[in-house]
Amino acid sequence: MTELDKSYNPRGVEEKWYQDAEPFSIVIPPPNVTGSLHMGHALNTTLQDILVRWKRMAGDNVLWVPGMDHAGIATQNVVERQLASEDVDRHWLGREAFIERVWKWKEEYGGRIIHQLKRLGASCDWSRERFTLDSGLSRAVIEVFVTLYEQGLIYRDKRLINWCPRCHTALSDIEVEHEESEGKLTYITYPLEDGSGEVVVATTRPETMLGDTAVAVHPDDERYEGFIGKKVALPLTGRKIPIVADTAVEREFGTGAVKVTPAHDFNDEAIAKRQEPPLEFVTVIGPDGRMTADAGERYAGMDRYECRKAVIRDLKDAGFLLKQEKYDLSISQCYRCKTVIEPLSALQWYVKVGPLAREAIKAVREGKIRIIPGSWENTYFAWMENINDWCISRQIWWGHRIPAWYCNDCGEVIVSRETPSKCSKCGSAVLRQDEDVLDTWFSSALWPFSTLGWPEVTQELKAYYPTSVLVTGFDIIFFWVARMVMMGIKFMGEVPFRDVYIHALVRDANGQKMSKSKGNVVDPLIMMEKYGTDAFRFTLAAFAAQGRDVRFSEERVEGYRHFVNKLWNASRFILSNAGDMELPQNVEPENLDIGSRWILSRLSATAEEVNTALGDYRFNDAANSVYQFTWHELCDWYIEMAKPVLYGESAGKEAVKGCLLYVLDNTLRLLHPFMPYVTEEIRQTMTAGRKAASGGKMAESIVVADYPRSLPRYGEAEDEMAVIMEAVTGVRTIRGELNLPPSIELKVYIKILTEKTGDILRRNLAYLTKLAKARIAEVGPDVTKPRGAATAVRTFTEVYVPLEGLLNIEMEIDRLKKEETKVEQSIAFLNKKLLNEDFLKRAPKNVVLKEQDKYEECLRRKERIQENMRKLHEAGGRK
RNA sequence: GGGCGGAUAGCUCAGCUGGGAGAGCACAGCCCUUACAAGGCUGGGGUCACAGGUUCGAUCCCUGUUCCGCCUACCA
Repeated sequence: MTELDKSYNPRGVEEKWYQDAEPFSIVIPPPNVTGSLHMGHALNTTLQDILVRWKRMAGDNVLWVPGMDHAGIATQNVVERQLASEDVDRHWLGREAFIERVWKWKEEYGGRIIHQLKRLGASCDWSRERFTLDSGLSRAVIEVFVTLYEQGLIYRDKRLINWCPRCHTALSDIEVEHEESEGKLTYITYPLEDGSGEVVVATTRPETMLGDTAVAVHPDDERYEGFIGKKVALPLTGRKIPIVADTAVEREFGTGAVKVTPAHDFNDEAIAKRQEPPLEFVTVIGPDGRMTADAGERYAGMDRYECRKAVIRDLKDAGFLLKQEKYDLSISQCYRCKTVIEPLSALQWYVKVGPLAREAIKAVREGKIRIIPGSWENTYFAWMENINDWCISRQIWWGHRIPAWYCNDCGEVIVSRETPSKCSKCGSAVLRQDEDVLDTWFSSALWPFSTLGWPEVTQELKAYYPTSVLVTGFDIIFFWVARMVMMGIKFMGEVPFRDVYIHALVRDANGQKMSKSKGNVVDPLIMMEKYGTDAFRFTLAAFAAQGRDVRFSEERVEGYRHFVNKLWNASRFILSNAGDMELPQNVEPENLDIGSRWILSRLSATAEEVNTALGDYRFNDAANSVYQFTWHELCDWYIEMAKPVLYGESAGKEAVKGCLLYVLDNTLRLLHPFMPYVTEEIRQTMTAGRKAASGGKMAESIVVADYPRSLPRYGEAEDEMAVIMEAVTGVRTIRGELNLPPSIELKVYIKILTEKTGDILRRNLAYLTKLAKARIAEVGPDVTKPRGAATAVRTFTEVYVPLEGLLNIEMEIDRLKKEETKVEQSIAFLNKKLLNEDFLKRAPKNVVLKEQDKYEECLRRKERIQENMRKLHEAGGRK
């Protein structure tokens, strides 16, 4: 360790540690405070954590802000259910006591998901945990609301809204889910009041006829010529309502006549407002989903579905029911409780989103935000371009209360950052605050800057805004992503993130969406319990191919648990054989044998692949690449090659030990973002009580160790290894195909095609012997095939294994025949290609050359196979 | 009604800018070789949904068809 300077120089130190580092920041999609970790969270968190750990190790200045969302409706529902079990109603408790109760609930159960995220290994900056109802974030909410109001971008209006009769609140358009369902189309006869005829209307909601205030037909519909302007007598009520014209009516649908219920249908509301004078609104269904007094004495107080039955019965009895037919329709339901939505007319607060959306579209079009995979851009644009104003008021108690007050005396509306003491217009002190709270998503829209301290201009805001990437699922593109973009641009003057990485939805093994009602939910906690967090995380990463949903399969997790175990055992082996040595910070390739140079070269290639893949958000490619390297290169080949060296006393032993340690260390670091626990555990063991060789700085935790970058490649080592591997697999194939147990030591003759090949093999005879479990009797260009020998014809070599008496000549000939057939197929294929003049003329030169080489190689190979078969025949003949 | 995505080995899925298709699991055979049987070695297995088109050449690009899945929409 070098000594400290005589005096502390903050400037130099701070620059070194901070300013040189690129900032890399992520804000977590805040899970609902009511939430419990599900597969979506697990995937989302794992991917973010991989990026964060990777960037941190790469030396960036990393910030990952965690937190939770207060989840207005969802949380209120949970606590109300709890109250219900105690036979208590929130209204009985009162607003203040109820909110207090929710906070208490939050303290008790709200932290659950945070613990679960930690268990998953999420390396957030936990000291910066935020909650959307924190005082700081609440201040941001008020600031935004008031500013938008002052600029005319927030207003209040009475119109039809989506009302959930169970949650008892208005919802925005996107909080309504549409589900296909089988229903009925009911045809009802409306007689003209003068008795001169009748009009038949069709409806899926017969009960709403009680609130009809018109019948609409298309103005050009000949069937209804002369009807427009007349009146019909509304059955069951006797009310007289007009027949009006509106071009929105589809002549082809039903009878071409539509009953109009302005107070309970969005289309009808539009028709009503277009009429001159506008049609009357008769509200027959109340906020509780029950019929109102205006529905008539007979129906008042009935549940809307009960009423539907009653109306149908009554219509039938009175002779107005013409027919009912099956009809598929989509019903709207509340995204929180699945109750069927009731359109109701109410006074609500809205955000005028048009101008904000235009900027948000521009930001993506101009490339200030990248959406990955790019296919989601269309979805984003389509929604933004057709966006309606956002209803932001909710008739619940848990949330940010709307900062608006109403004067009792003059009715003035006061929107203010602070609680006003008197009316700004008439001076009255009798003010009452709006009862409503804001949509939860209003506060989450501010998350990327509210969590960094806005509206204060903090250091964090300056350093980390805009954030680097937002990692999220497509299901909240509209709820969250789009709105963050709008608010970020509006209030920060800058987009909230540079990249948006949209990951897949985790489905069950059959491709079904996981849901409690279907009972197909896989619990991440159980997966972690059964297979370990590392295996689970690795599975998620390996599954995370772009643009595709994940069909989760438990077998895959099991497979990766094996991988973790493999890594563990490989480490155990290396540490038990080389653990007495200090961990090298680098290795000198000059002193190393071919296997070591080869594995270094492969390590380097792998590091490059992993870094590139992660940079492109190709998590699966990164995971597969490091998996392939660890198992099939490090374990299958290098460790096996190292064994004879480790067990012997050759001059190169120390170098190989160093290389093993070095490669293991790098492998652990490569794997760490994917498998934080096992890599940390192993590396702690490696470094415990030891200093790095050469006195370099050694990170105490792998979390802050350097991430491997691409290092030099050794092409010649990779080429030479190819020759060795070819010879080894040649012997193994013979052994395998002839079912010869490893206990039989084989004697092997290798014919080489070039002297260079021979040189490589002769220098590495020890490896061949060990890896092929064979005695290499002879290597040379003129090696003749012993009688009764099995053969493997390879690219650089021919491998002969004499099997006196053991060899079934017929079987061996069959084997070679099979190979010959394969080569012949290749020859035919290549021949056809090379005889094609167009190919020769138009294909790129290098492609043609490559094909020609392949062709010649095949020809040679075929000859060699045939030569070997001839010899076998001779041997067989003599026998 | 619009839009998007998928169809590749028995199963779950890769395959980046077109140059004879890969992995894991499963399957078959031989092995308890002192890191690992949660392992090693070897092997079998695919008209890349179908039909056209572009191209010297198509799993990949274009068009259409079929079958799935999703998003979105105010046809009562």
